[in-house]
Amino acid sequence: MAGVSVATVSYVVNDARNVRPETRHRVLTAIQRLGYAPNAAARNLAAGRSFILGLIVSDIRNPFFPEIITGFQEAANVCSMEAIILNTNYDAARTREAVNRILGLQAPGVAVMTSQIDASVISLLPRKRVCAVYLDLGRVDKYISNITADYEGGIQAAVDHVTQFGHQRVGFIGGNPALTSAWRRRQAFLTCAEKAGLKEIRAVDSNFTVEGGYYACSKLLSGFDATAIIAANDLMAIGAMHAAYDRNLRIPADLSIVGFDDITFAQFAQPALTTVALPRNEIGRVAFQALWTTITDPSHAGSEYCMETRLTIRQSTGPAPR
Amino acid sequence: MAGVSVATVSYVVNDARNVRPETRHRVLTAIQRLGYAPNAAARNLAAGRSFILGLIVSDIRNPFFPEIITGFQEAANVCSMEAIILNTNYDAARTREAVNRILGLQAPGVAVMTSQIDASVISLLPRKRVCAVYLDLGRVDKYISNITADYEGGIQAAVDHVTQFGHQRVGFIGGNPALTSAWRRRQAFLTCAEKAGLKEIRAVDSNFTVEGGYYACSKLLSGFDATAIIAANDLMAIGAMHAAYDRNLRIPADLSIVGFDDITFAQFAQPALTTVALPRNEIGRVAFQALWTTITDPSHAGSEYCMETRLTIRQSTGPAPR
DNA sequence: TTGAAAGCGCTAACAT
DNA sequence: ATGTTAGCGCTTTCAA
Repeated sequence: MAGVSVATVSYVVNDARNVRPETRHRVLTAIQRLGYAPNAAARNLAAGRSFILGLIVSDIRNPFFPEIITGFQEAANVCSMEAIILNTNYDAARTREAVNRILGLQAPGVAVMTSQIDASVISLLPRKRVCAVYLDLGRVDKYISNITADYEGGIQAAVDHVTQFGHQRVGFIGGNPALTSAWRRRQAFLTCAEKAGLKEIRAVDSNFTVEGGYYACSKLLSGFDATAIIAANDLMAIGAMHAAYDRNLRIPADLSIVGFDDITFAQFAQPALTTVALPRNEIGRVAFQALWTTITDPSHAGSEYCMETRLTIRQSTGPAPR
Repeated sequence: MAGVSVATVSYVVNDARNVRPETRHRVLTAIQRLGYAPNAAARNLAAGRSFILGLIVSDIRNPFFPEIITGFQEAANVCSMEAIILNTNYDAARTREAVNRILGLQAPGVAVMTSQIDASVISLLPRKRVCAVYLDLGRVDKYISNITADYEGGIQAAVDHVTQFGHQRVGFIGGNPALTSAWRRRQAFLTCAEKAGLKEIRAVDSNFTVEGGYYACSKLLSGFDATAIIAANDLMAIGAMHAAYDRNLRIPADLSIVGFDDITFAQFAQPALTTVALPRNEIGRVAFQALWTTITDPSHAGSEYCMETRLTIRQSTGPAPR
């Protein structure tokens, strides 16, 4: 060995205390020579907290999430932290399990990017002194941060956009109105549409899935001759697109579709859709920052973050027919 | 507490020893009541191995991977293991970092689902007694398993499919031929096309991205009047679709596109594409199984697994024009 | 500036 | 069938 105590090695590795340069050097070379890699488990055990953060998502196969995950992981790695991803499959019971696993890992923090979570689980985390950051869950407290999005601005942009193209009969496909985020988008649409003085509007609520978008669009188009449709998320926009195809509507000649909130799909759905983008990798980064801030400074109370939205205009939005 | 020793709790949790049903029940309820979650760090430390497996992927935003990840995680969770996902961003240097982090976590195994890895890193893993499973890297050894896909079968199905629709001028968009998996697909295409007696074929190599598909398709269509195109992966198929749109070709009226190897895109790209599907969640499951087998039975040498492919026929494949 | 030593919460061998 | 107990490899307090 380097002829020093384990304690000294610990101090060198974590540079947590003044160590004589020469001693430090002896330790460092010994580490090199022996190919020593600190045992993460032992470190965690002794330190009482791990270097792993939890990242709970609804479904990694939903392209909404990989972007967030990427942003989160990249930010985490910069701070020598790991992220462990947990899928809930839109199931609150699985969210609970996920939280349990996170607790078991002694993770100092968790980002909860799903709405399917019980209040009891939300309150469990701070009790166990685990920092948490939520997406659109609207509460900020000790150990709890929240990220919200400027849905109103995004919807405004979407409405402005179709209005500019002369559309007057505009449909809106919303998500489950029980979710704050869906409700806010729906309300924003109604408000903006009124302000814009649109001739005719109709809103249908659905469930944020491709199938839901298909269904809602079909419903919307029967008896309502919309020339443009704004979907509250991208999956539903895709579904709406399929429904339009199946009714032999050309996009955008007969019907323009604006999908709210994705950027991932842009490249796939193109050229059929115009999108309002939430910068998702930013969400991931911000989520990590929120955790990092509260973890490193326990006196910190938790914060509210607001993400801007951004309209991605595509040539494919068409003028209103007729 | 439940009035039992810590050891008994351990035995119950791991059911590693016979425990009287009544005792077990007492322990279980106490666990419930206290919301006890085992400390992973302590377990790892005591057991000498961690319960975290590494899962290295090229890019989680590529829809190829989330499916694999899901399958892997679900299989892992059944065995009370966690999976930690590491993104390489198609960069061998980052793969090396990822492996290092895995080593630090004392992970007993790692699934490497990217081709961007140096030979030195591959050989490092078994030296550190970490099991590994690769995708299409073609070597099987102690601690090393390999998963390969029946590309030949898939390409055969794709060629048969377009042939059945009367297509005689068929283009092929391949990936980087330096990759075994891309090479095999390309070769299979050439072989099958010849066997099928197609009038005219042309193959262009590209790089497995949407942009690459766009580029390759454009190149393919200039001076070659293909009526069907087979793309070696889905991203390139999407790119090809865009290129076709931009040349005012209707799909499938003017050009049919068969995308090799995805199922995720089916729902998005529909109705434009026919796909040959690799069951990706199966890949994830198999990858976990491969690791689990070698981890739980160290005498086991590592195995070769072969995934079947499956053609997903969509009404959208059109007959050959003219 | 460094060392000694007491745990961290489990597992697994040994004892009962 | 269950309890006792010695570590696992670190961190961290306290002493030197």
